[in-house]
Amino acid sequence: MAGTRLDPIDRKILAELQADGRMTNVELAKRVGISAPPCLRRVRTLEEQGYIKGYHADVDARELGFEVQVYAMVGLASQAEADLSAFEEKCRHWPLVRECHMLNGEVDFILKCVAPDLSGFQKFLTGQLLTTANVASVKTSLVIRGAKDEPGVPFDILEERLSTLP
Amino acid sequence: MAGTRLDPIDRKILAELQADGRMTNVELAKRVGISAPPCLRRVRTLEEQGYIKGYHADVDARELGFEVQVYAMVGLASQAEADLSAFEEKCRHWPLVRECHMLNGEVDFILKCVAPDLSGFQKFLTGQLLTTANVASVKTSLVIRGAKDEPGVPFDILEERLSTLP
DNA sequence: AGTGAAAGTACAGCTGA
DNA sequence: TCAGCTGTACTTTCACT
Repeated sequence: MAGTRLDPIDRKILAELQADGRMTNVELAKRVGISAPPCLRRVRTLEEQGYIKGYHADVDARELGFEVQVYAMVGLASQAEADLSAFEEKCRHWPLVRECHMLNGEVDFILKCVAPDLSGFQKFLTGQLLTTANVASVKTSLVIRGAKDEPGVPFDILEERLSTLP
Repeated sequence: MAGTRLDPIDRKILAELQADGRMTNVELAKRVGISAPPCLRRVRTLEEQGYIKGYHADVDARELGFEVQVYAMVGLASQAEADLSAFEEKCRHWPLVRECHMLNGEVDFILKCVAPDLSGFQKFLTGQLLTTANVASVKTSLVIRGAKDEPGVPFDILEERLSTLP
């Protein structure tokens, strides 16, 4: 898995599909410089090996009525593994929580939440998050405006690194 | 644009393409209950109107050698609009910064960064971010582990809301 | 290379204001 | 009536063996 290193063509495929996940296979093949059939085999292999975890349309949250984005920093009373896992499981079941990451430092978790409006978020905050067992502190920050939101990884950095240490 | 409301089929299309952005049009048409040609026309319209902003393959950052994810909370010395914009523009040019959002509250911006390793991030932190004009404070938190990372919005919540207030 | 399926186009019928 | 959306039929392009 981790031993199966990728060649430059595989990395190009990943970079192209990260930029446009709905590109046809022939277009992709043209861009990476091989013919279509082997290109398709490579894509399937990358999917099976987990380098590609899925494909998603990027929908406009605001246009769909989710006007509010909030980051919530959560501190727990107990950081025992069972308690951490229990909180993570809660987050997986809350639809308004789109991301949940465990952090080092002062807070234990950062949550990225969306909501239709402020009152919708407040309802979630006071009715769900703050009433959850073991939640000791929650600090929320509203997103005033988004300046950059690029999914995935910077492939140019990856290529730079690989060219310096082969 | 905002006036052009979506019907239930459009919302179903968005939900399906958010879940699987590489689904074929005929499969999509089958799932939303119409035939392929009008389905394709709807997809094109949704793209043109900006409801769909793009399609992206979800690549595994760790497998590709980006072992480190970091949230950086940035405070600026001046919050004048020109200074805020200048900082946002910087972020757009830094490949390691994948997301940049302006927040209310104590900090001005939250940055989601990826890096190949800790030293790679430290190099960015000390060499780029901390030396940027107007940056007053930076607090970083390493992502220990990810518990949830769902792109987009929860369509089930959207349908709930629309069914209660038509 | 070749087959079967999907994407995309043109046109005609249906439905609701 | 007319606008808008739908489905059928057809051509081109693509996926897959």
